[in-house]
Parts: sequence; structure tokens; C-alpha cells
Amino acid sequence: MPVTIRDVAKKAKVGVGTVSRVLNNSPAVRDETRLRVISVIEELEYTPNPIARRLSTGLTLTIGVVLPYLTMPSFIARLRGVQSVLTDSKYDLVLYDIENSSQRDSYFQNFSLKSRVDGVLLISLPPDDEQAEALNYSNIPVVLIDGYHPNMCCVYPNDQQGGRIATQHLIELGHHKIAFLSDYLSTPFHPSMRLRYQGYREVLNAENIPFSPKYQIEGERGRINARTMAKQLLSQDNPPTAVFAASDTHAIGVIDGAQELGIKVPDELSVIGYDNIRDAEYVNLTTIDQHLIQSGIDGANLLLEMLDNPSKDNHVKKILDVDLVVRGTTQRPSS
Amino acid sequence: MPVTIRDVAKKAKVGVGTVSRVLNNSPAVRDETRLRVISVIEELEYTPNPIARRLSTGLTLTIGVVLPYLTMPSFIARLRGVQSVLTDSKYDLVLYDIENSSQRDSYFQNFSLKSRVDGVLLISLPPDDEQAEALNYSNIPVVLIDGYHPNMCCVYPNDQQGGRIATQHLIELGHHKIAFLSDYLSTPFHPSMRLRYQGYREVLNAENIPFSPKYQIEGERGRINARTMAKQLLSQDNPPTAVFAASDTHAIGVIDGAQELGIKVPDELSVIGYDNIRDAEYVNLTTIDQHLIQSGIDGANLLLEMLDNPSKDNHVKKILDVDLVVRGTTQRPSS
DNA sequence: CTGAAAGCGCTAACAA
DNA sequence: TTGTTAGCGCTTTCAG
Repeated sequence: MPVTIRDVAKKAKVGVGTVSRVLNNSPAVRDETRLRVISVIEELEYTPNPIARRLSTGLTLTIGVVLPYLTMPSFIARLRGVQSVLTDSKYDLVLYDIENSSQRDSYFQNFSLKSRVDGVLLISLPPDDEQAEALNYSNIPVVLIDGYHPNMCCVYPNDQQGGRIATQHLIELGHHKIAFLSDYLSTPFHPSMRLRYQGYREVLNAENIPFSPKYQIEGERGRINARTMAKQLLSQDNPPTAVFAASDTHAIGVIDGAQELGIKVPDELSVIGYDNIRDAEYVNLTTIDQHLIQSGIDGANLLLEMLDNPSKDNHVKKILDVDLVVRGTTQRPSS
Repeated sequence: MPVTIRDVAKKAKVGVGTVSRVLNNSPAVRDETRLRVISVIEELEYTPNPIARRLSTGLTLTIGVVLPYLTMPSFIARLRGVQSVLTDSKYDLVLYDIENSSQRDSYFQNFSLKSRVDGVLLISLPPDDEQAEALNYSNIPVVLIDGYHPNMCCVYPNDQQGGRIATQHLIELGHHKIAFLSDYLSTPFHPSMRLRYQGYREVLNAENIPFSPKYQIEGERGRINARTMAKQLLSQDNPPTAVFAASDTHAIGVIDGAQELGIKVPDELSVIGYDNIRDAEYVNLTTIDQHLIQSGIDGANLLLEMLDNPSKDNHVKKILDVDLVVRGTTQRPSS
């Protein structure tokens, strides 16, 4: 039923090879022939079957993007960056959403990806050593976006710098009692949080502000949990005057918690978040912008380069700067 | 280099046909043989090449999801619903983002989709008659999510009902001077806005509240434009006490505008939006929830059914109910 | 129940 | 410059 290359060849009175050459812009076709073939192609409304082409060339012309929680706005922003560069390329983008760890394992196992895609973009899913090994072994180009592994190509934000900038901002406003609130720092899922924490500690140190464990709290992810943690933090004696939350979602939870306790933000408590997600604008949250879209763009471009240039596989690291975005939830302490 | 079905066949001392049968769970294989083949498959870590399978079966095992503006939160929510059902199916999800009308045309032209995907989900991209014709002609199953066309399968929200519910809510609070603010109602891109408007008019009518053109305004999309329109609406003599904004983004713009004019929401002005996007929660906006995720789920399931059951192509329409979500931006009028 | 062989639609090497 | 042909890796008759 569908028209094939053979139909075109027959009608144009040439061999299939010639049609193929025309299709692929080979210079080795006489102009006259080319024109004839093209006109038949148009007449028949022929479109080459990409599947057949893929089988024949061994290229899938497809890039797999795997990311966790399609829900999260920050992942979406990265995806959007990826999308924007892939749209202009010859590659299709197939989406793999990971909602649980068995799915996660299966993708890292590379079995599911093998021969389905030419390259993979892993968003916010840093592999452990074993997984990285498996991925590298599979020999398919991979770049990590918002993830780090020594033996892989990575595009990631300078989280430690971000931690420093956020903390510095609060200190410059005059805060000394600065709390740090985050997910569990030991989970391998979000090493970025630990880096932000390190930045925080570093600046405290540099500014000769003693670190107090009372001002550091970690727990399950999510806004609700952050609220609970915040209330705990703020209910103690000599509570902090500022909270550095390791994500905007956390920060919003902190604001919720403060509100419940009748503590005014920013008058009585400064709050700084991290990520600059869309919501941050609505709650007028001071935060750290990590150029989410740009990370997607850079990651995709990096992968495209690797695809063009298979030799160059030298674990490029691209570190993205982050910026402070001052809005309305931070100010100098009242006392 | 990669291990093929032939390697497995040779090692298991069977024909490739048998291996294929094992792969596809054909009952026509002796248990003993099956076991032997399976063990070789595992030993060799063989995975069938999906591309070859696709060419051979003529199935791509891929579903194309076409949507505009990967940016917009409401589209993402729908995509998420789609994703969740496709993850559990045998289909891959390939994403086509449409950022301009030439991309749009090319997808509707079906050339680009033909033989790349088994089915298509069109999110928030209602085709015109010609496009629908082309799509139907291509014979590839399509379902419209958040879009309507008589000759296609569609999943869409009951916008007119939503318009009624929103208006009714304001009236029940005691409002009579209710404005309606939206995109240009004549644009074919968003017929849903017009339906919401019709619901609004309908209820006004039923409640014997005369419609005043002074209270209806339309313009370019976006928060900024909504703010401008709102200021215009609220600066006139005898201004409305309530605004029904045709989207949450509009509603947020209205709130901006009111704030600029020193008009307090909800004390002096009630505002109701439409969509219940994430941001609505942060600004505590009363709105209409149209079950975005569910629309994705329903659309994907519908497509899967069509794929299983190619005969049944009878332009199913699935209309999703909408719900009122009362939050903090509406209350009874002060006067 | 199983093996052999004929495609699926295309690309690419080879010969002409 | 062109046509012919041999695959790409799999599924699916068709014999046996």
C-alpha cells in the first residue's frame, strides 16, 4: 500500500540505488536524473521509511532522554532545553520517565536502550560506579545533565558555588544565625544537596561564623516535610534568623511553616531557596538560578558533538555558573 | 559485534525461526527446546533489535505526542498523564514540540509522522478541517487531547460547563457585575475560551442578569496583557465586582492589575481563573480544575484501544467534567 | 514442533 | 554516473 523506493525507481526508470542517492543528496547523480527522480517522488508523495533506513544504516536517529518524575518543574525546564536543540537536529526525542528504582535499574542496565537510540541524555540521574561502568561498556554515547560521574560526560551546575553565594547573601544582609534545610544529605540521589551544604559550611567558616548542628536539618523530600522541619527549626531556643533551603520547594515549605508559627517572612525570618523554578516568582522567593534550560541545551549539544565525532569521548565536564536572584523573602535581620 | 538472533540459533542448535518463536512466546515450541533457547539467550545476553523487529512487523511500537510550547504547565500535566499510561505499555513515546506554525503544518501534513509512529496524540492542537482530512487520510490512529474535531477521536473538557460553574459561583456569592476576560475569542487556536464565554452568557441569561459589553474584554494572550485589560476594565465607571478570567494566567494578570490600582482581592474584587495550574495554588486562586493529568491518561488509553482494535474508528468523544476549586480570591461583594 | 527461506524498505559496495 | 545486489536483524509463511 505505501509507496516504496522501488515504486519510485520503477516509475522514474532508474535503479533503487539512484533514488537512494537522490534521497541522500549524493553528488554522484546527474542533474537531469536527479530532477526526474525528484519529480516522481513528489508525484507519488513518497516518503522514505525511517525504520528501514535505520536498520540499514545501523543508526536510530533517535536520542533517548531519561528523567525521573516528569512532574518536577526543574526537570521539565531541562527537558525543554534539550527539546529545543533536538528539534533542529535530525534526531527524534524519545522520553523515558523513571518513577521507581526498578525502572531506573533497567535503563542503566542499557539493555533497554541498546539499539533503540544513538545516544542518551540522563537528566538528574547520576549513576553509581557500577551503573556508569555498564553504560560505558555499552558504548553508546551518554551525557549526564545535572549529574556527575568521573567517567562520563557531564553538564552540571556549580552547586558548591551556589551554596556559597546563597550563604554569602544572607551574611551580607547581616545574618549570623543561618540554618540549612535539605533532603537527607546522604542519599546518592541528590549529591547536589550535599555540595550546596558544603558551600554553606565553607562560607560560614570563611566568615568565622561557628557552625551549629542545631541549625542544620534534613529529612524526606517535599514541601510538606520541609514545613515540618522548618517548624522544628524555628521552635527551638535562639532560633535562626535566616534559612537557606536547598530547593525552592523546600523554601516554600519553610515559608508555610513560618506562617503557621506566626513568624513573618521576611521581617522576622529571611528565606532563600534554590533552583528558581516558576513558582519562585509567584511567592517572590529569593533564590539561586541554575539556568535549567541552558543545562538542557548544553547537554544536548554536547551529545550531538559526541555523535558527530565518536572518537572524542573524553568525559567532558561542563560546569554551569549559578546566579543569585534577589526577591522579597530576604532582608536584613530586625534585631 | 552485537549478538543477533542468528548467534543464538547457532549456539542453541536450532533455526532462527525457533528462536523468534521463543522470543514471541509462541506456544508452538517444545518446552525442552524453549528452555535450551532461553538459556542461550541469557548466556549471550542477547536482546532483540527493536528496529529490525519494527521493519519486519511493520509496527513501530512508538506513539508520537505532538504538543505546542513544552513550556506551558498545563501541557506538561497532560503529557504526564500520557506518559504514565505509555510507560506501562509496549510503546515508546516520542515527543514533537511545536513552536511555530510551519512545524505545525508539517506534522499535520502527516508526512513526517507516517511510518514513524503507530499512533498520534495531539495535545491542545485542534486541526482545522483540511488538516483533519489529511490526518484521517493517512490512516494512522490519532486522538486529540484538549481539542475537538467532529471527524476525530477527542478527549476534551466540558468548557461550557466550566464557564457556567464559574459564573454560577460568583452569582451565588452575590455578584451581579461580573466581567469576562480572555484571549481573542475569534482565534481558532483556542475555541475553548469561546465555550467558556458561552457558559458565562448562558448563566447570566438564566439568572436574568443583563449582559453588558462593558464587562467583556479580550486581547492578546499572557499575564502582562491580562493585567492591562484588567486595569481598563476596573478603571471604568461602575466597574465590575468580579472577574471571570478565562485562564489562570489571565487571572493572575488580573490580580496584578487590581493590585496596581490599589483594589484589594478578594475584598473589593473577586477573581476566578480557569485551569488550576500549579501556580494557582500559590496565589490561592479560586479556579476551575479540568483534570489535566486525567485528560492525558484518557487520551492515551483511548489511543491504545484504537491500536488494539483498528476497526473501531468511530470518532469517539470523551468529555471530561470540570470542578470548581474554591480558594481565596472570591468572596461575597462588600457593598 | 521445527528449519529453511522469503521478505520488510532501505543503504552501500561493486561492477559496469 | 548508474544499476544490481547483498545485506541490516527480525518475523512469518511453508514444508516437512
